[in-house]
Amino acid sequence: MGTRSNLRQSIDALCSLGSSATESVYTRLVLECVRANDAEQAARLQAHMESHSFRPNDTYIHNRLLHLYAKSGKVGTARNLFDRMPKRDVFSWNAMLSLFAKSRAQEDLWATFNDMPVRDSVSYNTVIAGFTDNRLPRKGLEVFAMMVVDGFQPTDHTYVSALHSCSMLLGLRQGKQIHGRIVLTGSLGTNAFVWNALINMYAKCGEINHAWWLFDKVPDKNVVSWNSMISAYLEVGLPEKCIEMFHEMQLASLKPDQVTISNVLNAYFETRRVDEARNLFSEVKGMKDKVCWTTMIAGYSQNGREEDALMIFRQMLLANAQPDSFTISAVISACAKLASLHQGRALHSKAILIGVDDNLLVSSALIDMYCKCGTISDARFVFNSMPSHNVVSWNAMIRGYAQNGRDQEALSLYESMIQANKKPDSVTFLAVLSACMHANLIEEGKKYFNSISKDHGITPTLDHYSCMIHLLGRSGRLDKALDLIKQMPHEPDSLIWSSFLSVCSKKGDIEHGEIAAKRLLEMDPFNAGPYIMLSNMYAAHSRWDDVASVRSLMNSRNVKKFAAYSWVEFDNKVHKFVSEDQAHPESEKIYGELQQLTRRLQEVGFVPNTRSVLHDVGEDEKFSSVCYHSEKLALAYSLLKLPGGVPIRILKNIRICVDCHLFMRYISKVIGRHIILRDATRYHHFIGGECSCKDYW
DNA sequence: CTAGGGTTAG
Repeated sequence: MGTRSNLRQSIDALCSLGSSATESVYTRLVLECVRANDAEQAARLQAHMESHSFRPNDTYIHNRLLHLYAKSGKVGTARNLFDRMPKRDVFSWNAMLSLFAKSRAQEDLWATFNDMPVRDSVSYNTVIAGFTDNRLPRKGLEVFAMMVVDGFQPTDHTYVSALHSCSMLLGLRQGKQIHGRIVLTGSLGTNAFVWNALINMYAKCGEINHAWWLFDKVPDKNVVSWNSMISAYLEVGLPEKCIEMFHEMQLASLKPDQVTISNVLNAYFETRRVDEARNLFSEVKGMKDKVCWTTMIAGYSQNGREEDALMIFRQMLLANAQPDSFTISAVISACAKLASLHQGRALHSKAILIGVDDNLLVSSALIDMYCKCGTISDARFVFNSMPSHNVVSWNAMIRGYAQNGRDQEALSLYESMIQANKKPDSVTFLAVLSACMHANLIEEGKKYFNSISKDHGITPTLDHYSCMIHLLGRSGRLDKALDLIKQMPHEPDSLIWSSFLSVCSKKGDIEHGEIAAKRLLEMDPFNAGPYIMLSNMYAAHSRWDDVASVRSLMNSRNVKKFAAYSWVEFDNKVHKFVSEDQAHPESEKIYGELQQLTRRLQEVGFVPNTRSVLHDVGEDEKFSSVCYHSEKLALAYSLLKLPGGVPIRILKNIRICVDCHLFMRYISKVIGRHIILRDATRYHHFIGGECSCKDYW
């Protein structure tokens, strides 16, 4: 800081002098600017020299200025000086290469390299590194080959960048060739950079044992060596080994750095040791960079702790850490999971404020968030505002339409994607097939399903088969659906059998349903879902003995039902309800409102549907348990609290029951409000007595 | 003057 202000004062003094200084004064000041890394003052100094027609012949001074501008990303200033230099040597050209490499101007980098009258090995190294950093590893390796052909001996710098290119390309063969050359030329000495690049290359190419073998041989292991190995284990899915290495590293008296921490945090999150991750995070007080913060946010969010993710983000802002596009997209995706429109909108503003709203990561997260909150028009606005789309943003939008019951829009957007010559992937087809499934478009569904492998060369996944089972089952062809399961190239998993069970239950086909339930219970005897489905099917046919035997099986195995709950968000707060909830402070008012609503609906012909009640109890008891399901309580509370005209958003962790669905349809008509209910599988938009899912969910 | 490790959406 002191150097900087001294520098400014010296240059101020020089400027007020009104005459030129001697060459040695200029040289000294330029070097001071370089030392202080102060391109602003350097530019002032250059201007002063030129305004006094002082043109030092010394290319050295110009080169130092050029490099300083290059390092500070002052493209225009550097280019201007370069163009007017009376003499240029290889250092001047290299400075320009470095400038273009750093400012991601690949075309200029390549053109400059080709224009050079003479090159040295640094020129090649700079270009190879430039291409590698700009994610053009093939070009990097091309220049590496060119360097050898042109008769230059590769240096350690060359090997490091070239190996980095191989890691990006997963080019094990090329990597091994370079390794061979390094050994032959005796370059594998004590330079940790080369060792680490090799470890990294083998690790990225999946050769973890080879990476470990090298790591073991590194003479002076530094933090980066350890980090390379730790991230290698993370990469190949051995988080336990990462944590082990982390402890060993500390035993070897090496201090972990920010990279170590963020890798190890990831390893903790992958092994679901969320609290250990939090403890580690709070221990490393002084050395949290934005990657550490982001890892923590993403880790919480991926482990179902979205509220904590948002809390960490607030702490990050309070700690004055600067969020970037990775951070913002992680926080937005936490909001998406919570379907928290209020906070999601605030984050959208934040993204605009820090200038990352048109980043691909952030925009896709925003589209997803708006879709999950049910505000599809906002999602479409973001989609339309994007300068370019990739497969993830297309998928987010297509899927968002499909999830919100806008099946035709989903399919027509898919057609536009194909028109735009974009390659769909398996996620795209999942969205397309689920649109067909909800719109009951059997022929189209079959057509899209067949095109997955035929036209796009993708093997259909279990998710795709699951959609087809729903489609076939819905048209009553349960035998066809079962045939399809038998023909699959994959072993049917629980998703397949539960899809099949769910269509059987809708069609009341107990025979097929029993097959599915049997398979599911073999796979996971503690999952309550199949027991309940089967039991409901028996109950619908009044087979009470079978209902009782399923229930006693459940009890003997001590299978617990998944707790169902619903929540609503307003005033920046989440209000959560369980079935027959009495815990809310305004419980009495809520029940009063709900009873009044139920009476109004019954007047216009609504009959509570108690079919979905598990066991054979008296009608009164069934009636009350259905009447106070969590989503109904959440609805009553929202009606008490929200002004008219505002859409009501309810979220639920499991699928909505038949009675609640019908209830919501009636309500939307009787009171004329738009109700959006997101359950575990999809979005229900209730408007004027109809639901966007067309009663199929 | 040129080089290494970490966050990557649906």
